[in-house]
Amino acid sequence: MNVQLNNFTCKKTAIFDSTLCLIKEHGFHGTPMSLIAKNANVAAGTIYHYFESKDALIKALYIYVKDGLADTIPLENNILSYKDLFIQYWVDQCEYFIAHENALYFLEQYLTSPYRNSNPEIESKLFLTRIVPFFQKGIDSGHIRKMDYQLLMPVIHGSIVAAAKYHLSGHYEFTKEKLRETALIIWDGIKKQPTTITTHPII
Amino acid sequence: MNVQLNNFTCKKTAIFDSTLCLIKEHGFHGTPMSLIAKNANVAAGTIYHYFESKDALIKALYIYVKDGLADTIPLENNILSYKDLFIQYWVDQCEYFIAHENALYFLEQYLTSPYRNSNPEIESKLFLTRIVPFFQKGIDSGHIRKMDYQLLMPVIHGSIVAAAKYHLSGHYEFTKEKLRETALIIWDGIKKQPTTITTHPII
DNA sequence: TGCAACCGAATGAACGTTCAATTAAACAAT
DNA sequence: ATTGTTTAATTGAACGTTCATTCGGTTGCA
Repeated sequence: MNVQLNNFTCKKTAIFDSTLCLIKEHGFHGTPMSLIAKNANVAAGTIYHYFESKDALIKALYIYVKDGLADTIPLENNILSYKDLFIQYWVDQCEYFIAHENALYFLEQYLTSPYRNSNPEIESKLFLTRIVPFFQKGIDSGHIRKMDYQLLMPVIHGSIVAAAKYHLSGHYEFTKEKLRETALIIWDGIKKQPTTITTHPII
Repeated sequence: MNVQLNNFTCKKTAIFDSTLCLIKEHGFHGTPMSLIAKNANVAAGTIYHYFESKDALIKALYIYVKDGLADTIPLENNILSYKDLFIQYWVDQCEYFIAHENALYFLEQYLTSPYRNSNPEIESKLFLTRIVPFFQKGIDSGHIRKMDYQLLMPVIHGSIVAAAKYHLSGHYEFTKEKLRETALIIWDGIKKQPTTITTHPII
C-alpha cells in the first residue's frame, strides 16, 4: 500500500511539476497536454486518469501551489515583536517566490487569467484563518494605522510579488538585507504613524 | 488623405479595442482571431492587413495601451510639492486603470506571460525619460529616502495595480479619498524617514 | 488604370480528449 | 506458495474540433 501511494503521488506530482515548469516557459496555452505528458514521462492518457480535463489540472495545480505557500506564514510567538513578525512574513514570502520561480509565475498567470473569475477561491481557508486575523490584530492592537485591513492587502501582497519578480528578472539582486529594507519601507507605510519631526526641506 | 487616415485608424483601433475587450474576458488564447474580427466588425483577413500575426497584434496592442498611460504622468511644476506630485501620480495612474479595466487586465496578462521575455520592452522611452528621472530626482533632492531607485519601482507600481484590481474586484470601493489615503501609505514608506517619536506601545 | 483596403470561405496544422488494449497490483481461494 | 479474478493504472494511436493563417476575388478611392 505504501508503494501504491508512492506511485500515485509520484505520477501526479510529476504531472504537476511538469506543468508548472512548462507554463512558466510557454504560458497556459502554449503548453499542450502532449508536452506536459512527455515532460512528466507519462502517456497523454494518463493525465486524464488523474484530472478530468486540462482546466481541472490547472485548478488542482493552483491548490497545489498555494499549499506550498503555507509554510511561509510565521507562527505568532512571544519572542518577536509585531513589527518583526511582519518583516519576517514579508521576507519569507518573497524568498519563497524567489526560490520557486515556477510557482510565482504560475500564480501570477492564474490570478490574472479568466480562470480566477470562473473559480471563486476555494483555498482561502489558509488566508482567512491565518493572514486576515494577523493583520486585523495588528490594527486592533495599534501597531498598524487604523484602516480597513482590506486596504492593506494590495499594498503588501503587491509589493512582495513585485519585488520577487524584480529580483528574478535580473535587474536587481535582492540580498536578504535588501529584502528586509524593502519590507521596512512597507512597514513604515502601514505602521501607526508617529508624531513626526521632519528633517527634510519643506517645500 | 485625412479620410484615408481616419479609415485606417478606425479599423485598426477597432481591432485593438475589440482585442482588449475580449482578452479581458477570455484571456489571450481564449480569444480567436475570428472573434476579434467579428467583434471589431471586420473580416478575419483584414486583421492580417494591419498585423503580421496574432503575436504581432498582441505586441502592438501592448504599445497602444502603454501609450494610453502616458497622460497620467504629471508634469512637474512649481505649484505642487514633490509629495503632492507623487500622490497625484499614484492616484492618476490608479484611476486610469480603474477607468480602463481592459487595459489593466491586458497589461497584467501581458507582463506575466512569456511574451514579455521574448520581447524586451521597446516602449520604455516614456518610462526612461519621465518616470525614472522623476524618482531619481526625488532621491537626490532628499524627499525620498536614500535607496536604489529601482527598489522603488516594485513597491509603487505593484501597489497601484493591486489597488486598482482590488477596487475592480468589487471587494472594496476606492473613493478618491481612499485612493489618496493609500497613496499616502506608500508615500509614508518611501519618504525620507524623519526622526520619530513613537506614540504606540513599544513591545 | 492602379493600388490599397477589405472580404470570407478554404486550408492545414495543432491540440484536447477518447478509447480499446495492455500491464501491474490487490485480493481470494485453494 | 500458486493460481485465478477483479480492479486500478497506463499506454499511445486515432478522432474531431478549433484556430491562425492564406489567398483569390471585390470594392472604392486617386
